[in-house]
Amino acid sequence: MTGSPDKLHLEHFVPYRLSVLTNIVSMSIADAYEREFGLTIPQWRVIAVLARYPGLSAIEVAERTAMDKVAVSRAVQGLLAARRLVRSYDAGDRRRSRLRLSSAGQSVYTRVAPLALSYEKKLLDALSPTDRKALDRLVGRLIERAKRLAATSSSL
Amino acid sequence: MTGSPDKLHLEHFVPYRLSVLTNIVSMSIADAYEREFGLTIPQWRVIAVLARYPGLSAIEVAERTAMDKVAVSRAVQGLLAARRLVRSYDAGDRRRSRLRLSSAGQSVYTRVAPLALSYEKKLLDALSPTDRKALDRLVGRLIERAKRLAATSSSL
DNA sequence: GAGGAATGGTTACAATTGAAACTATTCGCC
DNA sequence: GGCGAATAGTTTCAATTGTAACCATTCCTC
Repeated sequence: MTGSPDKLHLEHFVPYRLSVLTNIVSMSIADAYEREFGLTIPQWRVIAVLARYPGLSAIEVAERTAMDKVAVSRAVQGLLAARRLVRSYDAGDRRRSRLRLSSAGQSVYTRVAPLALSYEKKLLDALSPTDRKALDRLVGRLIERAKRLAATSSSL
Repeated sequence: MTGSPDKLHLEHFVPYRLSVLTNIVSMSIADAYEREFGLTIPQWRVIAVLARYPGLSAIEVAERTAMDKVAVSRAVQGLLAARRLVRSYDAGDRRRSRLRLSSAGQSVYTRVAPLALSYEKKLLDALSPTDRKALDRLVGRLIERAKRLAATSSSL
């Protein structure tokens, strides 16, 4: 058993454990991307999503990366400065930007993506194929549930 | 299936999903603790661990909460200012502090802990008992694995 | 027992992040 | 077609966090 059910032990508290796991993983990845490509994680997310969906606006990028629009704005600024992105504006609605990878940005993507997948693979090597599928399913359910709890008012 | 295996889709990338999940969960909890008790998450962690292990030093708290010593120092400062903690110094080694909850701190703990457990319960309601056990096991394995990858040099 | 390395903890400063206010453009509708 | 509300995105300022430098004390060892 994992511990007495009604007392709170930090080391068995699921939100704590998720936070610990995510911190280790994110820091490993962030270090590697920064070191190898001068990319922050927000920038990497923007690149990843634009590689797949070229021409998105900043807000659409935000929706697909779970970032807020300020974070996207800053990531985009950095990527524009590094000439890894090109920005135009929508003809019909000049508030909306249209973001695409420059060829330099494409090149970054084709080099980072395998690295990202390789890290994920190494991490998931700790699990059997069955467990990997289970993880995917469980995390999916928890995300849905956590969203609903956060939406349903006070979430206590 | 979850998507083509060799291409990178952010929405199926495990580190990304973990980050999304942890962010939602942490924000919900942080909001509730702040609103109800004026507690930050680091402060809450310090309280939780001292409730169980009274008399720890700051560094020992850091080890048990996965926080660095600066974060602990700041959380402790806040808790001392709120008179939720009392600090003495080790007789044999006057560098080491000995931290304990004050009675106000105890009282905060006895009120926060059920709230924390209730949130965890609501979250895990999304899963069957079998799935809950599986989650615990999978997260444990991934933490171990992520630690080893981070330790084994460049972690790419 | 004196000097240097190590440890516990805090402080100071820089970088990141978050929230709110702001600009520009478009939409709704009278 | 003009005016207020809404939307896209940026900027600003404050709060949080991370890193490094910094005391104080203790340990090691000569």
